[in-house]
Amino acid sequence: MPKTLVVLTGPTGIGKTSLGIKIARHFNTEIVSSDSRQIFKELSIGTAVPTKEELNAVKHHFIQNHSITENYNASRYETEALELIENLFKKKDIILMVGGSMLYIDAICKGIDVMPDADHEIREALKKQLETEGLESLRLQLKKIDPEYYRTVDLKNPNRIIHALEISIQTGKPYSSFRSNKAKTRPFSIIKIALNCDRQILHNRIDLRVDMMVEEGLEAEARRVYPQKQLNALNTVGYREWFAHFDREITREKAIELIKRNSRRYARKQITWFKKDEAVQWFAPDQPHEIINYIEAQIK
RNA sequence: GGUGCCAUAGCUCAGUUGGUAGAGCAACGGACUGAAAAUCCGUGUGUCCCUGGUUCGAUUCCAGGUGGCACCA
Repeated sequence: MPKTLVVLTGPTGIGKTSLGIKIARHFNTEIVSSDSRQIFKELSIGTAVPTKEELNAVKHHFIQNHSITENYNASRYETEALELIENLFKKKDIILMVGGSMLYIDAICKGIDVMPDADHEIREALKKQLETEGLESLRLQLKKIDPEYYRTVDLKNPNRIIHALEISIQTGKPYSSFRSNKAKTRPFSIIKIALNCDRQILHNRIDLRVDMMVEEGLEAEARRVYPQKQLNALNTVGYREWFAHFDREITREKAIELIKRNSRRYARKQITWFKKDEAVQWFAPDQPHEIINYIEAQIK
């Protein structure tokens, strides 16, 4: 029997979690989360981790199994999730991946080029350089060290330039030499399914969900991690807005409004990303039977 | 019922001494290989309330209507 990874994705708030459970139960399998924020054990309300009931209904992996203090990234996810998936395939023919983190999904489906983790000190030094000397100085440095990448990189995006520089400086080899531009092949086949619905309905769902999170105590959850607000894991919709409120930059009402707006924008960004992927088959969130039929037809 | 003010983008509003319009916010489109819920780029989306009148030309001026607000009854 061929092994198949079914990827269920879509914008935030569309209903991936509950639909994923239906599908996983139908195929009597387990769920591997591909959500870059639900992996953190310190976060639960703001990341909308599955409820206890949902976790009991189907075995989930990669839910709250890391700490915000780790420097987690897509490459580590590739390594860890892939190993897990290989193991699960020993007892299952179908595995369901559920989540909306675009790059994490790509890391599993296509892979990320092998290169070292960024050195913390080098990154901090480059950040400081950006602050004091400006983006132009980083650009010039990149132009010298890695003219090839300089030609293709978004020269207005500091994160991209810093990353290329930190890898180049650290390894002594240009960043572009690590970029193969080739997708890795996987020893299993992949079916990609994405959910979407009318934009207005999605926005309403997002607004409603944010209100529910606030009712469930999102502010207190954010307060608990506030002392660690500089961590990358907390540069996240649903938390950064509270930090701004705690710092007296915005009102509580404004924070809630911004969480809604930023969630909407995140959803749009996700849709843009998945639209580009021709392997993705789109469904509405109320089509579990159609989705199951589609998966079964694909497997045959 | 009377008088006055207002009516322009999804919202709040600016503006055109008459040549079909622009800000903020919201929204929308896009990029993406180790920070990705990150980071970055781009885009006004409009029966200027309706109907007549004046005019070469009206969103702008005039009249009436409709709706909203305020005050007086």
